[in-house]
Amino acid sequence: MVVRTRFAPSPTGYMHIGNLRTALYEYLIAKSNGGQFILRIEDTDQKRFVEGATDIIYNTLKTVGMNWDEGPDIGGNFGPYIQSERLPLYQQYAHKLVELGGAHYCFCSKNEADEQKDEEANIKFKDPCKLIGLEEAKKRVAEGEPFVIRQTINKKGKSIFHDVVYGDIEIDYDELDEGVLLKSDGFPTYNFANVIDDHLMQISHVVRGNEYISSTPKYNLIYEAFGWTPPTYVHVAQVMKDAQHKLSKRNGDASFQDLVAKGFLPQAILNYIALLGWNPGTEQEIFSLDQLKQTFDANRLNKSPAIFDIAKLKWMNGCYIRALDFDSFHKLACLEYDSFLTREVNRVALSKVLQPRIETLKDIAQVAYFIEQRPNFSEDLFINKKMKTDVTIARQAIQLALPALAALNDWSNEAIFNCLKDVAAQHELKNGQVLFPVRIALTGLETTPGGASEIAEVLGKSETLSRLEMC
RNA sequence: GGUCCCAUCGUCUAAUGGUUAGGACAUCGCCCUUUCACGGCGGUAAUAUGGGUUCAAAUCCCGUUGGGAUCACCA
Repeated sequence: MVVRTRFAPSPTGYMHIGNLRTALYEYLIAKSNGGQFILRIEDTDQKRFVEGATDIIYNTLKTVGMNWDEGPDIGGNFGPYIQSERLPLYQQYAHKLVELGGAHYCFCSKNEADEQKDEEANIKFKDPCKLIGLEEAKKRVAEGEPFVIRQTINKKGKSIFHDVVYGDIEIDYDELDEGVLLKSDGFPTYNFANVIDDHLMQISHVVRGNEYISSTPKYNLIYEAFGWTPPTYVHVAQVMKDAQHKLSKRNGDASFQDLVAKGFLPQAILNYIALLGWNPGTEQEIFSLDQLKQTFDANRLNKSPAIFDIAKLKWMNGCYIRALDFDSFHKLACLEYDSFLTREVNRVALSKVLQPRIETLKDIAQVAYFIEQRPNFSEDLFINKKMKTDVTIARQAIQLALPALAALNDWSNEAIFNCLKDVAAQHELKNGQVLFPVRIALTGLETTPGGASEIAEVLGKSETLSRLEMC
């Protein structure tokens, strides 16, 4: 059997981390089995449609390398891949389902239905329209009376279905709602469009959040009425912000785009979310998308929700930054430099110093801003017990270093370092008694990326000398 | 409230009846070192709870507690 999975987001404006993870699992299930990954846009709710949202979906999948085999932009044998372009199909199947006894016409207003319901008291809407004969109902429809098509649930007893991650799940048919399948505006609801499309597009594995577990029996009833075989279900646990709340944009939690804007690398984000609720069974944690394809096994998906831990993402992002070849890192770093550096500095030397020290790209401006402008600092900074320096020694060391550096022609880290060491040796000072004060004088900071000689190399000779003179 | 689901260090997780309950992040300490970081070494830290079943339970069963989901003409 060919494995076919689909990512079916609704275009509401951003790429939620949980959705991206679902897409990843769908992609991996397909690709680890030599199958196809399909992109379908679920835009049956016109009220929620956001302009440009589909581009965000396309761009996100592309930047992380999850290429789809069929989709709105590239077509395929099962199109169209945008639900709003499939309306006649849903209508046709909805009416057919009525004929098959799996649904019925309903002429009640939404208010009438709402009034009957009471969640607390567990009272469900009992649709009076079920009692209308099919011929009469069809006549009213033909006469132009507004209607919806509701699912008909007459079965008693328990529905049982199997889920790859949760195992067998039993739900009583009495718990099921006779929900609207086709709205009065002629659009299908998710509950209906999903089933029709998954069947028509020959989706073999349906991966979705576990909030759909309780409505899965309803979908199976539709498959059953049509005589279709339901797909393999893979319900995945939620991605949480903390123990109580799930991660959501509405709570101000980061979307994929937000994380990228915060300086995280797309591949690191993908790697991190792959591990939120799944593990390979080995101790490997760093995975490229290709490696995930090799390793992924849906049976190792976790049942319990996972809290999104930005601290671990940061660590992983640091790993990815350090693993970048230097040129790639330098290119990314230069984009950051442009945002705050007007001064001409040795950017290559700066990138060398920064690459092993930062966790996100946005750390760069934070940690290197002193290059643009040295902060005002107290001379107490010169006092350091371990380095055996105080203000007097520091000033003396700087005065000694100044002419030596001024005479230096080779402005490389190594040459500067040796020069300063020589200064120390010649005046019977410890290395730290020269290097430490020079670093402070150059940066005005207690901690810096790199030591005195590295920073001097970055700043360049004239700026180095002028910062030392100002002390 | 009905129903369904979940429960191992602070966090992500491993251990599918027999382990000194393992790893990673975070945290703490040490080493390396021109500060910081990287790297290396080590420490603290978990089976929610009560009953069973079994020679043996994190693991199987039941209860309790805690949490989540669902009960839309949203997906």
